[in-house]
Amino acid sequence: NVAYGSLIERLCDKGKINDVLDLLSFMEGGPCNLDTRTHNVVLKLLCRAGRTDQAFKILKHMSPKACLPDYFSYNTMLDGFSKAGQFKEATSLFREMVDKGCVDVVSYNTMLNGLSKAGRLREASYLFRHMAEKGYIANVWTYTTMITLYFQQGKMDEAIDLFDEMINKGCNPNVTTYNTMIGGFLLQRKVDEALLLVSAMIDTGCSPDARTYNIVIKEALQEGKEDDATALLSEMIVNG
RNA sequence: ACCUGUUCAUACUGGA
Repeated sequence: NVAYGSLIERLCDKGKINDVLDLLSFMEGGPCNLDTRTHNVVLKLLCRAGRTDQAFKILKHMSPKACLPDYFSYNTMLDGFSKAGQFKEATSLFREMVDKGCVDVVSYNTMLNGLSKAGRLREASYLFRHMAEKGYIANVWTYTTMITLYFQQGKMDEAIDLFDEMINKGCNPNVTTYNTMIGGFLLQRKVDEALLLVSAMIDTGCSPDARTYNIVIKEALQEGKEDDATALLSEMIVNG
């Protein structure tokens, strides 16, 4: 079983969908059952390839067997639907997950991300409030997703409020959060605020990554500040 | 015992 599992995971890594499906149907009803984790990897592979219908069949097929779907399975499927723009399917799956008590903060994050990518601001903020009422604690992914949404909608003040809120609640921003904020500020031409955040992140022990530098350097070049850009570049090299 | 391992976030950059 383990051997089949790792074989399938390897095939998934290489994107060999047809080989994976062949192997799955070959094993169907056989003595060796694949575990939940292996199924989850297959679900993600199919979703990434846009074959959400096929993934969903597998998910439903997992239900009765010893290999029960877990949070990963449902969340993977949920993300597949929402990234494919299949909101009806995503919503009904989400409801099913609620009924089964199989919803966690990742499920909410996934829904929020899907809604925000579709520009559905109102529904996303509703869900964001709703999850708090249900006792699900927003984490750094949740906040970063919402901050991205607000910047996308040009609502910088709301983004800043959320950023402050997460800190007040003891949810520390990570490098992705900072990159989102910095990119958002620069988009709104708030260069000073952006640079302040770069210092702030360093002060709090959050190291900028390559992406941070790329965002800032690109902006410096656009502003015609080549000197600043080169300075940043060498700083980046020094810091690895 | 501990760590890692399958799910969600960044309008950066690159590859075919």
